Amino acid sequence: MYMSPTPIETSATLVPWHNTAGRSAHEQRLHAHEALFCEGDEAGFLYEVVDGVMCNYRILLDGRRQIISFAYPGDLIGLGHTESHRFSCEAVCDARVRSIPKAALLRDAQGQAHVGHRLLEIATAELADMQEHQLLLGRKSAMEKLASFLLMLACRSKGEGAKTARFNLPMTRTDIADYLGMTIETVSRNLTKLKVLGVIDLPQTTRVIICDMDKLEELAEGDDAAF
Amino acid sequence: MYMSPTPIETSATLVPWHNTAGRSAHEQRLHAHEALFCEGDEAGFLYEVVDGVMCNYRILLDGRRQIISFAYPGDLIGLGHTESHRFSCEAVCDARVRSIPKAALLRDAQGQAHVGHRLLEIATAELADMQEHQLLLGRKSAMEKLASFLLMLACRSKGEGAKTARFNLPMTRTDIADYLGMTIETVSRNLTKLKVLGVIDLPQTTRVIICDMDKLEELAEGDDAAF
DNA sequence: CGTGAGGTTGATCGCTTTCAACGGAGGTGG
DNA sequence: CCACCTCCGTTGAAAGCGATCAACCTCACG
Repeated sequence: MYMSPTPIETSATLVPWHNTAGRSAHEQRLHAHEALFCEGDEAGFLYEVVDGVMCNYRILLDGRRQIISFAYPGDLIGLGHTESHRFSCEAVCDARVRSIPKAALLRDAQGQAHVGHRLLEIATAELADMQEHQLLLGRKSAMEKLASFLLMLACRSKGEGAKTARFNLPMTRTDIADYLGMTIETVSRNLTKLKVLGVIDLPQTTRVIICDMDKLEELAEGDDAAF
Repeated sequence: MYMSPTPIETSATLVPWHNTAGRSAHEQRLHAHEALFCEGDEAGFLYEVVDGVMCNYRILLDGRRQIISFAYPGDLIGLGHTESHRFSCEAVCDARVRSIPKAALLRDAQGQAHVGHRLLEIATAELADMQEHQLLLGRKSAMEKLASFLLMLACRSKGEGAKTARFNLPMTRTDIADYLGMTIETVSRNLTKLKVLGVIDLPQTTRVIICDMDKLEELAEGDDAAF
């Protein structure tokens, strides 16, 4: 059974069209690994993650998969689409999403400047994340990738409560591997290595405790004096 | 000496704020390898490439570099920035850019809906390109990366004149390597391999002729029956 | 003609992948 | 209740692809 991940941030104020009129944004439940939409599907809606974690990915003919991004509660999925979706999207664990009619949203964006502005803001934030991800995919070693990934998750879960960095990994090793552009075996080996080094602890396979944040940051940036 | 690349597409209608009032967008000339701005610089302007090719990149502490994207005439640089630039930008070859005050543009976006809409359109197109690029970086082999890259350039230079795919490579092997997440040696070896296979011809190091487009497409998608 | 930057090619190394076996957790059915 | 099965994760051994190190080439330019 997949654990429902702790909500990372409240989405209360993030998406301004929540309250717009009585346009009842329809909510949808997905089980772990269930698809929300596939590459090529007609793209009539955008989606806001309400609970759980989703992932956007692209696949090659032979099945190789690259996860573009994980979407946490409050995140918006589907921007950047034309009439058809340019990537696939599925639930990493049990999740809930709210669907938003695209046409209506774009109409709002034309009429209400702040909605358009907010959309642009979201799109550019996504661009920034993807730039970081490209640097990771193209130029970092396996250990650097993994350390960067853990830091990202730790950062996302800030404010989860205690200041000590503890968080769940809602995604499988396969998901992590497909996000970082490596294999599950390499993910597993390097997690073990981090554990042996005392940088992290893994009480369960889905639970991470960061013991030495400084060292993890060094490892993420390639200060290879670390090991 | 770097050859000035043939303009890929006219920018006449692409960017709507050309003509907005007498706000004289300042034009700027850059020599090959000259920086337009660096990561961390204050971001007061966006830039439209007028001529030549620019590249956006990020670097790690130890100098490893990942080129995020190449910007051709008509392309807009600098979206997705907050107060400071999140990446560096420099000229691949001699180039001309037009700087656009960011504050004014955003003001326009608030006032004129079509400007905001166009900006969002540009941002989402960029997102789509980056998704493709991530798939390439994370999951493709060296040969697949290179074949995909050549196809992209061929596609960009469509309408350059003849329908035969011939185009210049304004960027050095180092630039190509840093865009594809590999080394210059591997780029060079695989270009040679493509030449030997009769898929492409390289009359000069900066000039590419695609001889067998079908095979190149197979190679780009990993139909590895090809070699 | 000398020089230096960019490009190619060869030889070797090593990190990551691949192939394979094993272990644990959860679910199901006898 | 336990045997069994499947999925997921870990670990080991071997292979391979791309990186690294190094030499050489080409060409533009002073």
